[in-house]
Amino acid sequence: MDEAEALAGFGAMAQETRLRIVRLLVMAGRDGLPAGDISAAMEVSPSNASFHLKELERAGLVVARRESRSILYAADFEALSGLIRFLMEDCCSGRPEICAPALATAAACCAPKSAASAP
Amino acid sequence: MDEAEALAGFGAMAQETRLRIVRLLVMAGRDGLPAGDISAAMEVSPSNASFHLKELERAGLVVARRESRSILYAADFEALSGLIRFLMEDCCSGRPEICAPALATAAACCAPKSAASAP
DNA sequence: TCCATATTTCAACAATCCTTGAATCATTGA
DNA sequence: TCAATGATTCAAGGATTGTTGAAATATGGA
Repeated sequence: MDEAEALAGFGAMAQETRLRIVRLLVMAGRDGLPAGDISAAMEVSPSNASFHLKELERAGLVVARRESRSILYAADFEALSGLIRFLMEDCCSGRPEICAPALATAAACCAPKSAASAP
Repeated sequence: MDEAEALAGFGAMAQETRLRIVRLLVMAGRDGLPAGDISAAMEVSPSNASFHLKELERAGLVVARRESRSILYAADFEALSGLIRFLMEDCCSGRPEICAPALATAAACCAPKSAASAP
């Protein structure tokens, strides 16, 4: 993840509807959701949802695929992960006080698969 | 960190000059840097730097203090940390595959267990 | 084929954001 | 007090972004 990608990523997350769409899609998992369901859940017009979904796609945060009549959008988990990593690598820069608290959050929400080192 | 703060934070980071200022200030540490030095380092006019610094301040990512004739800007490490945490809590939502890689990054740059004392 | 469904595209307009340079404010030292 | 320094504010303009509704495209079934 280079600076340009990170800028696009932050820009995509800096809009209420889009931030909420990302959250919805993360919860929806790898299968994603049809554009219509997203538009309904966000309570915005299909055309507005389409605009923001395209923006998220352009930023590389979601991917689209057609399935019959629907177009399914799914979060790109790698890209989201990359965005977090960019923020950490960049902002850490020898300053553990920034990402140490984030580490605690991660530990609380993600159970490390391999080494279950619970406190 | 609520949604509104996160939106402001992402918005602030979604601009090249501001993203670079944040990086510079993180590296500069808690003492921060005078506006003039920042403007010179970014190679933008003092007025332009001032505009972006104010934007970063409004988003809560940096803090300003006057010291003699200079105004020193410093990164707000807690806010940056909060932004990472928001991204993780929000985007993790039961999906370790997102923040597990980020955990690895953090582990590489921050001492995992000991919450770090400044060198 | 024709129709209904699911979604996107487009143009027009509104709103917001960025840049620029001139004017202004605050602080210090002579 | 005056001049110099460091920084901010402001207005104007251009550029980008978001919203809307109507029209267009793609798909599947009768």
